[in-house]
Amino acid sequence: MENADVARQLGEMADILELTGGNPFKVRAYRAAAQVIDTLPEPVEEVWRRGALTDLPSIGTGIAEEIGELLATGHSPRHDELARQVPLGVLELLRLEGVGPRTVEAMWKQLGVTDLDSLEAAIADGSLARLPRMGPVRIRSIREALERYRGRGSRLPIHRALFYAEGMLGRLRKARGVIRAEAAGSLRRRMETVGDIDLLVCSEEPEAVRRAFVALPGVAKVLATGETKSSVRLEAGVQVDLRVVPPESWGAALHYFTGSKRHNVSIRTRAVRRGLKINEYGIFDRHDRRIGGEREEEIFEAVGLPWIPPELREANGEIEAAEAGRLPVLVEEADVLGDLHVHSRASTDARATIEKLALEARRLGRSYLAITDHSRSRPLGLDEEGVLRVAAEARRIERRLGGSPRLLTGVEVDILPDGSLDLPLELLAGLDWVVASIHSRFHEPAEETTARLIRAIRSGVVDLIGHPTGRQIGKRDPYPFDLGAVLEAAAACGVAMEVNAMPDRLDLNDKACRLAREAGVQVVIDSDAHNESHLANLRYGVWVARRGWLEAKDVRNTRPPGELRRRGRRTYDAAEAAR
DNA sequence: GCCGTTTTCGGCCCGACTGTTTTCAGTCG
Repeated sequence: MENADVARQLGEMADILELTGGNPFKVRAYRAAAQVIDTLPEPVEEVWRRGALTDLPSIGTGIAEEIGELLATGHSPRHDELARQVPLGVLELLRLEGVGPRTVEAMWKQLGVTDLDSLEAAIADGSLARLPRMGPVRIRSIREALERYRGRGSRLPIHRALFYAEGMLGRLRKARGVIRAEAAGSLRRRMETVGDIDLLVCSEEPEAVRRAFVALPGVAKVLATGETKSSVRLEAGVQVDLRVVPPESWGAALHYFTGSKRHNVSIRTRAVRRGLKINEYGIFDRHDRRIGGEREEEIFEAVGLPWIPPELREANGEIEAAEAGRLPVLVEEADVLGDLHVHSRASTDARATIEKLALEARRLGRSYLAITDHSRSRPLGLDEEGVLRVAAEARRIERRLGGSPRLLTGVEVDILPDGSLDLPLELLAGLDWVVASIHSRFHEPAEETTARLIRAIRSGVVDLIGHPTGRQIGKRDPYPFDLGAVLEAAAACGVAMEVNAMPDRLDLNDKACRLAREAGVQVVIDSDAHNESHLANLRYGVWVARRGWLEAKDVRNTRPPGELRRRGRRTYDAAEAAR
């Protein structure tokens, strides 16, 4: 049972308790536990095996027992008992925007609405209007929420969210009365996908800002608009929330709206213990006198902590690390010197010439580039001769450009189903840089894929495992395999793991980065560029690495070209070569 | 149900906005 399954069951228990009028603090406890499990950077099963569940925040003896039952037997009696009290479809009604537990409870108990279909019927036949406080505006908004839910796409990938956010911020910064404007929320924490976009504006003229905001191009509908808070939906379907605060509250508001919720609760609880109150308007002493809040740093200072980078604010140990003076110095884009996974038009799915790629890399300030086209098992991929031809061309272009950037010869070689590589080891051993990736047979049993990856790692000619989990966000789940075992092999062989910065891959993800670091495995943040514009995507990979607590020393391509290789220099397993 | 430098009981973050009300419940973040 995966972390996500355990988290979902705990979340369902919270929903059911809430619908049946359970203790609201108990509801919150289950919800907090679900969140902890969902964002846990290792399999919950491992924590359970070593008997450490109650060491996790928000997991006490009761919920630890639930989780134990779930992992041991696949279901928990407590969950099943709760589930009998509420029809399954009722829980789904809670997913509708603007529909909460009290509304669902009333629809269910008073009207017999048990799922999306019967809600639709209750709207159509007018019976929904019989509920208290249910006027025509609410009914319309519920109907629209229902339609959106049915036709909804997944969460917005970060690069698209950023595109909208930067466009709006650019205009807001020029609007009357705007002193500062920044993105907050999950976007500022650089999550891989965001549910909505949170913008924060500093101004003494909230009314002018509000008017500018709702008039921004692309706004399809104004959902709410008040003195300090407004929400709109863009034509693209994404919701954007705006908060306007005065300068003296800027730092407090930026912290508050950056979240995460659990991080904020921890900070506030620390503040309460010190006799302080922290809200989005500032820091207040026990006489309600403002003692700070203009700068975000003051929030942390008030609770005795150094400033914590937004990417770490997930209540996953950052507060404890800050307290102990052990916050990581997170890797930055400027630390990354080169890109080690790039395709030229020698790959059938890529377009750019090596020269174009090199010039763009130089413009972006990269000092080296590995040309790693696909090998022969991909359609029209390179055979031995092709690899050598591309390598020779790379050397020629490097000379023509005066050695800036350095061009490393390489290949992205396929890991075949049995774990062997689809080019001769002698050839691979002679290249500057070898990426090995799985591009086929994603549905093998976990043991086989694990063995497949480990055999490639042990080949002695591989520098980097490309997109190690194979997932594509919103499209393809990771193939099943034992990441821990693969990391262990990679650590032993000095092979790096990729953080593929393609925004639909981001593979490894943040949690896996943290595991890699703990396993002593370096990552390489690279673009997997298929045209020159992709080279700029590196920043998305850097954000993933930062969310995974990685420092520059954990990222191999923060090193100059001469220090990239860790595998035995030009050595490889002779037995493998003979196969 | 969780948690603890006000601890094993008694708290648990809290303010903004909307729609439906004529004072506020519900939802959201």
